[in-house]
Amino acid sequence: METFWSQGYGRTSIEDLVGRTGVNRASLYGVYPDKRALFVGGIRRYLDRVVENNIRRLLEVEPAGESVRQLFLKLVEAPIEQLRRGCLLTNSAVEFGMKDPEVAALVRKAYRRVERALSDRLDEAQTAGQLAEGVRPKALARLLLTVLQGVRVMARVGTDRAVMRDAVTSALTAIKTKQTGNSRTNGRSRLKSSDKSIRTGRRGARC
Amino acid sequence: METFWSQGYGRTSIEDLVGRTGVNRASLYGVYPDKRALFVGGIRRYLDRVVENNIRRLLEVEPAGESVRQLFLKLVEAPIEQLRRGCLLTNSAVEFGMKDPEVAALVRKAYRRVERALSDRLDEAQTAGQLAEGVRPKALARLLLTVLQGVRVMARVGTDRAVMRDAVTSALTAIKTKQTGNSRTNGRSRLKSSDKSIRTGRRGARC
DNA sequence: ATTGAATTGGAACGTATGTTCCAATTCGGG
DNA sequence: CCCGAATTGGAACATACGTTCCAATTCAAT
Repeated sequence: METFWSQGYGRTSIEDLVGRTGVNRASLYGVYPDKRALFVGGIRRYLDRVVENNIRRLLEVEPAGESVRQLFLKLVEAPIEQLRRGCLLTNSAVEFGMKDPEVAALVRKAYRRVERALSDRLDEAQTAGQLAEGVRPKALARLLLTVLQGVRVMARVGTDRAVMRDAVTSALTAIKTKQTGNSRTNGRSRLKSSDKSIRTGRRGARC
Repeated sequence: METFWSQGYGRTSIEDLVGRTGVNRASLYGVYPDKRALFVGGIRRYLDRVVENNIRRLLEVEPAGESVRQLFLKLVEAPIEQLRRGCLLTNSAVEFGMKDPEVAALVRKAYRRVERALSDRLDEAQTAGQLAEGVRPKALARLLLTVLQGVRVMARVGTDRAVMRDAVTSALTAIKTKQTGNSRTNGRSRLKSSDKSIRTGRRGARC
């Protein structure tokens, strides 16, 4: 998972995997029939570990609106190495497209999972009056899912953080903040020195 | 450009380029020193043709708000083959990351160009009263740029159109429609049978 | 300690691919 | 028509890589 995540499928050789895992070639081939199976295994692991871990984090924070907001704000404030690495799902989606139906299906499944998790929390937020009027939670969840992919792509080529910050805060405008009633505080400098949780060493949000 | 666009750099062999262009290997190497230079040439061509073409289209439509809106609505209604192909810049951003600084710089340059074009039109829209209150045109432009990348990624693995449609219409809520004052028409079925221009055979929006 | 199974290091094979070289051929202007 | 230049087809080379095979070694349970 780690190696495919960092280098992609095409740029990862069996030798790379042998070096990273410390397991011999023959032994690898004893468990997985070929390189592709290894890769699919890596994606599966990514779903179970990374994606589920982030969804867990999404469920921890209260209130619901804040949990969604913080997940995305932390995403763009993650350390550069992490941002450059991108998301294994995003990278795989682009690298394989529909050439590998199984990989494509796994990626779509992950998308549905994330959309659903976001949508559920946004439902909560709506009933708690934390969403702007006329906002459909599902539609907003889909916007956020899309923004997540977009940030992942742009971060990979070293796009300035300010760009992604603006994108994310724009996408979040429909979620009311605790303090302000979400009037015309357009998020430019809200997190300049406040919100210390962003500065902690904990891992930023991933796919 | 076409071949790299469809297959990516890694999956494109010199022989593929010979076949597609009808130019002999030796002749190709007579003009470009190596495969990478060919690829950079392809990206340059993409910038000049595809990107500039879409920006031109963005400037044609009036009023400004509608031009932005239509560009993105047409994007998600493009034929599947086009959506699956994705955008050469998005694909390259993911495939190369920062491993090739020149490619990364070209992609970032394209991002700035698109952001600027969108931002300028949204400025117009704002002075014409077509934007919701408190919206910063630049921040919205950056959101739309990010959504563009995100849609490109998701479309590649065959994500349902409805998902991307919701994402785009959510991102566009800050732009008021001509007819309605952008009240609670949350865009679910606005383009079911209206807006015939979407149904025309003209090429949908690209990067 | 013994033994059967698992793991290892390395050779080997086939293939794909980027790149170079070259002789033969084609092309276009004088 | 001629001739220099450009283009072509193909051979050739080096390399990287996925995959298989095998003998030697290590491991773990009896």
